[in-house]
Amino acid sequence: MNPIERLRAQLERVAAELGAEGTAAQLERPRNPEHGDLATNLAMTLAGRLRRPPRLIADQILERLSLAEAGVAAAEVAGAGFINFRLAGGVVQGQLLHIVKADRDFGRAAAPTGQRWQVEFVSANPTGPLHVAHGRGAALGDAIASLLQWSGHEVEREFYVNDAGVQIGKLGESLDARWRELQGQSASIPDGGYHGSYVTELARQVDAEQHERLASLDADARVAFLKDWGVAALEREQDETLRAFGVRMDSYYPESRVYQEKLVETTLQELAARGLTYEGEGALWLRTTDFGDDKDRVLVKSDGTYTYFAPDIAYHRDKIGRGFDHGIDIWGADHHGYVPRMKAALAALGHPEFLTVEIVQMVRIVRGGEEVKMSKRAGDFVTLRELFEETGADVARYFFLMRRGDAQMLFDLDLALDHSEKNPVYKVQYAHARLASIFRKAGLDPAALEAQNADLTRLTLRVEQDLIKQLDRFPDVVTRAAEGRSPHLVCEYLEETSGMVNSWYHGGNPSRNPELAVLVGDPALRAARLVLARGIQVVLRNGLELLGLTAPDRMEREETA
RNA sequence: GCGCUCGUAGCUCAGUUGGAUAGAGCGUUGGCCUCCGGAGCCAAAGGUCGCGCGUUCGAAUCGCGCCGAGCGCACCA
Repeated sequence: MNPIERLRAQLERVAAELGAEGTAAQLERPRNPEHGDLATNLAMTLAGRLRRPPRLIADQILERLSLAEAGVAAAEVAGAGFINFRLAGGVVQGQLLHIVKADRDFGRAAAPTGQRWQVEFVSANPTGPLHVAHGRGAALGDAIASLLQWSGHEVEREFYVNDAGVQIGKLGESLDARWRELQGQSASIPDGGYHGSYVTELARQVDAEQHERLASLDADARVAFLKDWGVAALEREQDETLRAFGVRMDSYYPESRVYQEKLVETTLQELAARGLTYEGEGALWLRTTDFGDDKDRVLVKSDGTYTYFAPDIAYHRDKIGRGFDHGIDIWGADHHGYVPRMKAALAALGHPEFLTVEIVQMVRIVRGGEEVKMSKRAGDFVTLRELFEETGADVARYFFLMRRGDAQMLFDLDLALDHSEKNPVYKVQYAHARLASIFRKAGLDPAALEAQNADLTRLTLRVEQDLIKQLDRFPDVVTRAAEGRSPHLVCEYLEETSGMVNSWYHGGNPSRNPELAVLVGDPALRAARLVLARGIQVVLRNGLELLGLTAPDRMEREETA
């Protein structure tokens, strides 16, 4: 049990003694250091219930606390009724030992929750390469999945492949048109078809590999063949892009499976059995308005075919059937209007709480103050791959993650390509690499450090203690980020921590302040500071890896002219 | 017209679920430094939290109404 938990337990006991049973005491780390290490607003929240002024209640709470037992050196009532606590010497340093020993588990939930979660993301149609917005969804979905794992849930990452339906047909026809052009015939891309240059490129490839076969097929068979070939090629391309981007899916679920396994039929039967569908104007409707939607939605069109909605419900129903307790979908902003009906459909099936949809907003890329358009002009980015091949996967991922997903973002390409510490990614990675460099200089393996032999009470400097307190916040940040599906909180934390680390590090510049360097002459102090260096490394590495980035031991030096 | 998201420093954005004097990075200005690893360090200036009303001990945060930006409102996918 850490100091926070001990103190919280005491506060809740005292609240009960004062007549407010079942109160959850909030303990926070004040931004302002003058407010101590920990603070609670308990007295203010009890004021209404106990019908006494907050400051009086605060005094009464203080009288009943066993401060020494909780590792608190001093406490005082402040402001409108806050109680501020200052931790005893040695308590803070003790947390450092815990961090180093926990190592890769520091920040991770102590025990599994037993819950199975599924995160569905990217889910691009196999009709073209992944573009930049998919990248943001990929980075976000992957990081959210990791956060849930760190919170103790069992998590599966899934990509839903729309390999059936109209779009795919258009791909086949577009590919066929380009292929015929290659044969010297006149042909044109159909309405709603794909005009991208990648289609021409694919036509060239398939012609090189399968020319005779294509020439021998009649028109319908050829389009069908090109469709299958094109889908397979684009799926492979998307998969390779994601891998290069550092995203590994656990499962690819093809829409065609929904049809093969007759899932739409069984889903419609269940909805009908629940009395939630009706016929009207020649179509079959679902009463989504019973579950909060604006209007009822069509499941089967008057021409007898399914809307997109029907197989999508069937797919989500299947997720529940596969035993997941909770599903998170990462959708692009252009689909946000679709959320109420999907939730309504699942509510109609008896699972109103299953689905959470996270909306990923648009990304605009800016270079030299000018927006880079998503057109095919020279030098502009069209695909995700082009973007991260220029910036590096770590940088692109971090940039996508450092802003809230549900707000539009500007991707500053100049900043992304900057290799100094102005670039937040390098700021964090440099901090990690510097510490590795210290261990190299000392000739030590940081992972083999015997932290328990060091006298950590030697870490008496303000910066050192502030750093330890900062490191100790990490698990809290992870929990908060997981609850809010907000990886950007981890980014902010890492940048803030790295700022402190870099400042601490530079403060110990041997040419100026050798007594502040990690590798000082005093062996005991040196040993203690090495433990701190190790603790920092553990936290930065855990944070970076949680976000899907690497934690390098050395940065590549750029050969600049 | 209706719905969703958003509006915070010159710019890009946070804001611990309603807490104390609203923060960070970049940019700007001033001063150091050339290193246990860099274009680094320290400091300063910079705010009507879009506007108004309300809720309460307390509002950037919650509610209502305006103003503005983006997206969405199919028997398309």
